[in-house]
Amino acid sequence: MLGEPIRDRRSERHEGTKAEILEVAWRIAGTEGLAGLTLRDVARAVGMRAPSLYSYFASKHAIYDAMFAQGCREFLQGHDALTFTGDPLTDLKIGMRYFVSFCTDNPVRYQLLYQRTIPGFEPTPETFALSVAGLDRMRRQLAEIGITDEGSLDLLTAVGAGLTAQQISNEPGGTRWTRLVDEAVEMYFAHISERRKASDEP
Amino acid sequence: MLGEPIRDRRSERHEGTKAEILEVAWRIAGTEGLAGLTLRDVARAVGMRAPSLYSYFASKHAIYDAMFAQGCREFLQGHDALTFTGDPLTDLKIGMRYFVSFCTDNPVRYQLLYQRTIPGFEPTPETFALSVAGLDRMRRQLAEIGITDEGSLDLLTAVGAGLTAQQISNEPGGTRWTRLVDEAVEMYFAHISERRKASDEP
DNA sequence: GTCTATATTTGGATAGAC
DNA sequence: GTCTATCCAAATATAGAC
Repeated sequence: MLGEPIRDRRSERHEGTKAEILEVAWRIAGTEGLAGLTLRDVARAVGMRAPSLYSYFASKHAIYDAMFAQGCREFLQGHDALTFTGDPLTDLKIGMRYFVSFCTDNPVRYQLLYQRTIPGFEPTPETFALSVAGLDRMRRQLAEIGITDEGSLDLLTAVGAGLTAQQISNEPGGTRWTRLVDEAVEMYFAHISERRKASDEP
Repeated sequence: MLGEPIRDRRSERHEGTKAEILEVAWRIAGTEGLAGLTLRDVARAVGMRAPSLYSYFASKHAIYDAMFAQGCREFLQGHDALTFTGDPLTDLKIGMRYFVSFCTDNPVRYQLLYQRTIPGFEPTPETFALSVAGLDRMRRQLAEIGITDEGSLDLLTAVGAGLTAQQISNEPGGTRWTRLVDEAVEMYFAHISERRKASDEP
């Protein structure tokens, strides 16, 4: 029956070109800004004219969507690669370091995934599901540590978002805020530990 | 000598129209987004055609610049109106509540002043000086409380920025994060107090 | 000061030849 | 699949009449 799926060289090359287009799109968005991305620029950088891109993506938004999905997958893969210790404080640091690094390593990706700043762009439902999966992963990990109430989760995400936002907007590429991650997590951990003790005792 | 400066009705009306244009610009930016502001829309809303705006502002960037300056002045005026108590923790809460409210009350103003998101827009030097004055005001107030080292300042601004960013991007108009301000300040205050004690004792 | 008319640029998208 | 040619729309800005 020759069950081996026969490699389709044509569609393989097609996928390769799509990947190349996305690569270029990331690079241009990094220099010109996410909103400054134009099909002309992308096409020129891959050695095409703008209309040819439509053989690979149905629209400019489709390119944004593919970038969004790629960013989500990168987050999930990186998170899978983490190894946790079982110690709550340590694991909290590991998780927070990962999130802040993930964001500051690629500000454009951060902007695309976590700020909704492209006018008129909404990820497709399938892509959005990937995004939800990422948030869910984080939430589940925090639940293992014992953080489940909304207020505590929100305070933690605020701390992470704040370090990230300050680093990106005030000193992109630097470490002035990222180096505070461990200290910030200790501060947070002491706070919720204290609160638990207080509500247990009386 | 008739030293009284004679009122110039013409330039008074001119200033009035400029103010009206700015008012409309804020409103449109609020609905269409800061980058979605167009001269056509602004002109129509004040009952003019687009070219007529050039009698009041030299360019679109000049309008952004005037909005930026106005936002800075609002921050300074609001800060002047605060009354502090002399108690460090209380005053820290007052300052933080003010900053977070100032930002979340008007997300567009926040975006214009604290995120650099308009492609190609830079405030003029005079306007930028107003912005620096605002940051300086905050820094001086924190110095009175005894917070002067860079790391502590940065951690505090990260907490404020994080609560603000989360509130604006995840629940604009709500209070899910702003209501955590006092708790966050307590957490921060306990942290730096603890650290001071630790570095004093040994 | 305000208008109409227009220049200019830019960028997404489509038609149709090859 | 890629190209040229073109369309269409939006938006800033200027010229010059009134």
